[in-house]
Amino acid sequence: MRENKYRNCYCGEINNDFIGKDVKISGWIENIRDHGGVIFLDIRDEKGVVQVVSNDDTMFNGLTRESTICLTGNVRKREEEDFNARLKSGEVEVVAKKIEVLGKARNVLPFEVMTSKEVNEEIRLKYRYLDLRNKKVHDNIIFRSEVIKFLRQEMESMNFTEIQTPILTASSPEGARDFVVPSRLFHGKFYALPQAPQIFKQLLMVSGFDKYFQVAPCFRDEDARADRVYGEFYQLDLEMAFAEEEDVYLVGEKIFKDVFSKFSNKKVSQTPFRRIPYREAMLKYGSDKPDLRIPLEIIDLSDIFKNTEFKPFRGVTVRGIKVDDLASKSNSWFNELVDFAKSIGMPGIGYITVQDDMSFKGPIDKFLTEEDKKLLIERSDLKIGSVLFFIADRNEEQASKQAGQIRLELGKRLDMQDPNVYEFCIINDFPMFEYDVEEKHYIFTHNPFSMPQGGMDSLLNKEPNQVLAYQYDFVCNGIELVSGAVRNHDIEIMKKAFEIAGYDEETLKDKFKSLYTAFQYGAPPHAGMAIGIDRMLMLLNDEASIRETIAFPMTASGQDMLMGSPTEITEQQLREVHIKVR
RNA sequence: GGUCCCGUGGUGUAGCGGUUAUCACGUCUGCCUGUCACGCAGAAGAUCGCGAGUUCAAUUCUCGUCGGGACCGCCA
Repeated sequence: MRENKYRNCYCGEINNDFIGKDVKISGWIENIRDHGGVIFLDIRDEKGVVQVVSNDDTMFNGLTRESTICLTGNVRKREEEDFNARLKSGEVEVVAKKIEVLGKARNVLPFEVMTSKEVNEEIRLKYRYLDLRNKKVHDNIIFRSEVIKFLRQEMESMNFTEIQTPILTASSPEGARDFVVPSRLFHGKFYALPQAPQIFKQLLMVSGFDKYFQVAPCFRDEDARADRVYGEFYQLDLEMAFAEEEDVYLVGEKIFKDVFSKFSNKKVSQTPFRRIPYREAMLKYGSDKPDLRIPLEIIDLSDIFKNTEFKPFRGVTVRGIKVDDLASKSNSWFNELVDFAKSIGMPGIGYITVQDDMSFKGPIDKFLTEEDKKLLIERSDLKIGSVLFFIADRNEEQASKQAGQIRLELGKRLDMQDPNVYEFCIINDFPMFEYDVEEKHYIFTHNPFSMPQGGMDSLLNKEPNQVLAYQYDFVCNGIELVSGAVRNHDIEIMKKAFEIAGYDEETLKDKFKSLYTAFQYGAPPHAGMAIGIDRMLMLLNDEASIRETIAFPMTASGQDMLMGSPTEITEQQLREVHIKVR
């Protein structure tokens, strides 16, 4: 490091090589231990902590913890019994000669830096700069920087070009709620912040850029979740010209395999990752983002109960989840699961346990014929000690989703989510359209820009709900990390797809003017995806909250505790953008 | 918009229809020459989120409200 008036080395890097030398260090006072006659300071900078010692207790009068200081002193070896193995600099200490306070901490600290992670998040965020001095919190942000640096290297190694797209852009009619920015120059008009660089990256493909990527900020005005921040988040956005689905899979697999192997010691799925069609995922796992660490699969039993005496199961969708060696669980264990089922809107959950003589026990048993039992044993591979849970609903989708929630809950309660494994899969073949009961017409299930499988033929000849899209998600341990698709670059197919979703050509032309026009001038087939960077970091860090990966996150309710945003603005500012607040 | 959970010194917490509101950390004062989340002795610091109701009495129970969080809706 260059010596300047503040320092000639880092605290955390002082070691045996420095013995006998004078050092000048700057940093924060992490702790003061005054023994009367001898006094110790722990000085911290980003590289670590070093102990300073002095026999002159007047020297440090009035010092407060977390003040910044500049200190000169001489490094000496500690007595061997005084080594501190927890510090990198723990075999030496700095004998203080001169100290200067650079920035005094005047107030009582709102919380202890070293234990800030235990503090209420609202207060941590209000004093985020103090929270970020905590090594664990700080390291997450450094880690983020390293991962993003590595991602850029990966993209470069695959010959992707990084291109910035606009932040002030146009509101998009599909998708999430936009953040809007009023225009001063155009009365009554608004910019919007991009939900994703989707249109621009497709236009880049039309422009002849072969492989594009961007570490892209994305803005969505939708409520937060534990794995979804409010407001703004970052994606590694990429797109490739003249590419097929499989080309994108290979890029995604390489990125995840490399990043997760480099930045974690956990076991990562072998490539190629398992590819699971959407319909299979919904049937087997009751989710389009299955946690494959849980070895349970959902089984369809609807046909067995088609004509059953048990009315709640008759003629509806019935799904089963079998768990072996569970019959010995206590009544209260099962009751808790029933309570969980009720909490997700199920009337309860039926189950049978398999006795030592292969007979069944449980409230539903008496409704089962011998034939039913035989079929259940075969279909679900029931053994002595197995328990078979039933999920039934008139609505197939509802039954699937509830079965998925029960599967996940069983996985949690039975400790099936191995914490040392990253289990990846690719969910593909999403349906292009779904019927909207309220709107009474088909709508795009996911992404209006995806290419329908089978192209125009499918759109013309299939029921819309039978049309699949070249659309895919990468999922890891039950968390969706990627969404992507082969895009629809054919204007005729696009017109037809939008027509099915209830848009006439004029609307398409109007709402997606840029793409509509650009595609008239020779568009390459293209495909791409976007990786949720914050989510990926959350998985790599084992953090339960996505906000731990971000330097200055908003609260879940969308406030910035540091800046106080959102704030009111002045009358003058409002006038300039032609806005009147009611 | 809905459901559930939480709100007690600066921080994290205990607690209960009647307490001098518990403990730890931090802060301040004093003592201490080898600690390292030092130790010891003492002190200050709380309108128990806010409002209303029930009650002789509410931090405690009820309702409302505000704030926070998790989940559902939403997130092409």
